[in-house]
Amino acid sequence: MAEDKSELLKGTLDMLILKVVALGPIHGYAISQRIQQISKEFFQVQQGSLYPALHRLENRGWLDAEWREASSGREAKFYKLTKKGRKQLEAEVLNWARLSDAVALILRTAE
Amino acid sequence: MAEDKSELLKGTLDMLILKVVALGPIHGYAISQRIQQISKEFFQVQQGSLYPALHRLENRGWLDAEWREASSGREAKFYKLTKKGRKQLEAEVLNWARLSDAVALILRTAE
DNA sequence: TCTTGACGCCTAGCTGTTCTAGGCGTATAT
DNA sequence: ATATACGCCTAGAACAGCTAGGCGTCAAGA
Repeated sequence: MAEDKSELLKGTLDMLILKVVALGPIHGYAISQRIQQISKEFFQVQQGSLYPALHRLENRGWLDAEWREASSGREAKFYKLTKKGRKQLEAEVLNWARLSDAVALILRTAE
Repeated sequence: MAEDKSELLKGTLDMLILKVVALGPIHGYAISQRIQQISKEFFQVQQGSLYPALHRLENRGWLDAEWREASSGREAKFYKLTKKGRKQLEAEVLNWARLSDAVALILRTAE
């Protein structure tokens, strides 16, 4: 009743997408699979989260998109990181490190 | 221009509050100071985030509130963890561990 | 004296992210 | 024939966090 499987992503989605795209051009559907697979099924990126996020990142100039043929033989929209995207990824990774350090500080606080 | 200092908390606020309250009864204003201090100024909990969160946690039965006199001599609303709150804190800490592990897996992925 | 700032509580309303729940079209397998 | 995987998309709801205000008290300094 309060055991949300919701809000798993907690604002990390952009960073995760940028990271996966940084590994090499990849299309949307595959991005969500890859995130799920690498995270050992912890993250399950819903399509209703994925596609708006991709459009967001593209609009901000962090991703470039191009229609190409996927390995399946079908057309798919491949994304790759822009220079700005690479910088953004670095910034987000740094910020994540600081955030999780700060959280750890608080969680470690014994009375 | 995109260097948000916003959204620092990324859904961790509830957990941080529960943790700080778990250290002992404490009033709202002091909670935000304590979080800021322990996190070495990383987290700055705005009052517009803090108080709604406290009411949320109280409504969910995770916190109990009581007006008492603060060390300053003024009346303040002191919060303490309920049993449910303690369970919730445990669950959130566990989930945070899983989440940050999953993020780490993805960030560590070299090509 | 007056004003500023810290203390301590609160809310309304905006924005942004994520989810649910739907839609579309193609191909393959049952 | 039908389901399932692939692959894209959106609208709308829910919710968290922020900005920007408000209220009242008290101490310190101009």
